Amino acid sequence: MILDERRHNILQTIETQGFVSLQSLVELVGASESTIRRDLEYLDRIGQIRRTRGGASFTGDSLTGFDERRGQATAEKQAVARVAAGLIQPGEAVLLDGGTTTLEVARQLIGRALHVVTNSLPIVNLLANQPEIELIQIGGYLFPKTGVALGPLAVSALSQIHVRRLFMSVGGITEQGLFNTNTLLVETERQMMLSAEEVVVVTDSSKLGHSALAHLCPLQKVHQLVVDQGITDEWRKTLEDAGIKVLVAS
Amino acid sequence: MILDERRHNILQTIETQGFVSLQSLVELVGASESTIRRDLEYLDRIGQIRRTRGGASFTGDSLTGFDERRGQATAEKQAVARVAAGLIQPGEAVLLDGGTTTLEVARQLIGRALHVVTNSLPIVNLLANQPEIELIQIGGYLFPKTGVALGPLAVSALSQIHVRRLFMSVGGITEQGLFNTNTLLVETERQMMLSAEEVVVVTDSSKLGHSALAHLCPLQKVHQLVVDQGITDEWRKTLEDAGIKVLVAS
DNA sequence: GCCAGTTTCAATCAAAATCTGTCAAATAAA
DNA sequence: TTTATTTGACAGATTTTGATTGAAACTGGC
Repeated sequence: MILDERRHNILQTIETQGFVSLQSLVELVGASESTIRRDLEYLDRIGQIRRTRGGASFTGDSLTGFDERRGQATAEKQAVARVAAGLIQPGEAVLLDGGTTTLEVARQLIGRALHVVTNSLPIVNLLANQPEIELIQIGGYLFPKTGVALGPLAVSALSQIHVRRLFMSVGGITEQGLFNTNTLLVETERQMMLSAEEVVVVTDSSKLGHSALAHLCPLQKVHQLVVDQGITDEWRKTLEDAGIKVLVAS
Repeated sequence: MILDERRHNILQTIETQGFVSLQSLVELVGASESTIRRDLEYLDRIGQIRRTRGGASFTGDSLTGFDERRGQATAEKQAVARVAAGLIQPGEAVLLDGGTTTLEVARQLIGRALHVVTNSLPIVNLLANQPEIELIQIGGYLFPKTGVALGPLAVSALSQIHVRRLFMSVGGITEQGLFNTNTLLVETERQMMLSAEEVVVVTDSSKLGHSALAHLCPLQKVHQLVVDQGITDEWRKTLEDAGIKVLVAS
């Protein structure tokens, strides 16, 4: 086994298992501890993995692609995604924002006859060869790391689109409304909201009560919100008072 | 075993196995280490594989399945791509059409500080995480199989773009001009030509003399054409008479 | 808390593997 | 034939590897 192959194997093992011990890697690839340590150090240095005592874990920051980030898709996110996807009627046109939760929603759409519009490169890659799905890609400045298209081109393209539902992710939710991490993103998402009849926010409950850099919109602009069981009764009441229909995924 | 055959075998082994050690290649093809090394060096130089210590690995950037057609990226296409990429000045903004040859051009751009605009999903995937490259994605209806964004949204987005050079692929070239296989594609490419100061067609010589379903434009609209050595003197004269600067890749 | 025992880590070094460059022999082309 | 290209072999430089060592971190009992 050559150097590259070994490192590739190690990386793949870590990506699929989430965590591996140094000892198990020694057995797996048949090299010495020193060599594996050096490989882990290298992979850590280039940001592919995070070293921990006794082994290494996945960082969720793959160099080559954005997709296949199944590891980050927790059971909660998948549950939320299933409920959200259940809202969609056959033949409907939906708009999907970028984000790990919306990526899970997209995964649930495979095999259904739908029109999907998205500015997310991972979602495009996921759905690109699905014959039942008609895929419209929103272009723009491609934001590194996350792989979403943003900026004037995206806004302009979105203004020419009309869909039944938007599935949107957020960076944080407070009584003041929705937040996200980046102003370009917020600008694009505002246009998304204008292009959809109904705005559905998909999120996990950890976002509730946290804000972020850029304010997106007040709560009243949201029609539905799908969230995992972790939501408190208080928050549920706050959201419902703002006119949001809250769906809890179980 | 003759040179070409040996290199072909090596390439095939690497493509199917992903990684291969120098030693195993020595056994496989029955040549000396030196010879295999030289072959690997050559295949690396033309971008078919990546040489690594102890052997070589496949240029592993196939994510979505479109670029399985990479097998079609012949030495001619690579040579053409290298010449085409050589035209680009540092910091320039270039527009890349979809296609296997333009994908090879994109591959040549890795590591250079450029603005790249494209409607091709394979190219976006290839360049998405290259830190030096600022990537603008053109959205639209995502054409299945080839992974290019077309249609009104693409045309509209392109109309807002201005670049120095367009690298365009074609389905066929005759005295009547350029052709492509699909009317949606041709419509989008016409707008691309309007958005660029200079139109560079990249093609292999087999396209000369063949037409296709949809007429794109007359020869006079093209400024430069990069083609492999297979071009005849006749064709060269025809193209130059139409005002095209012909570059032959060797 | 503290300590002893165990595991893991970083640093170092010599051996092994691999690479580069060169050169002459073998082969193909002119 | 002569010339150019390809091939295999070899020497010296470079990189990688595995073993070893002492230091650091963790564990469980007190």
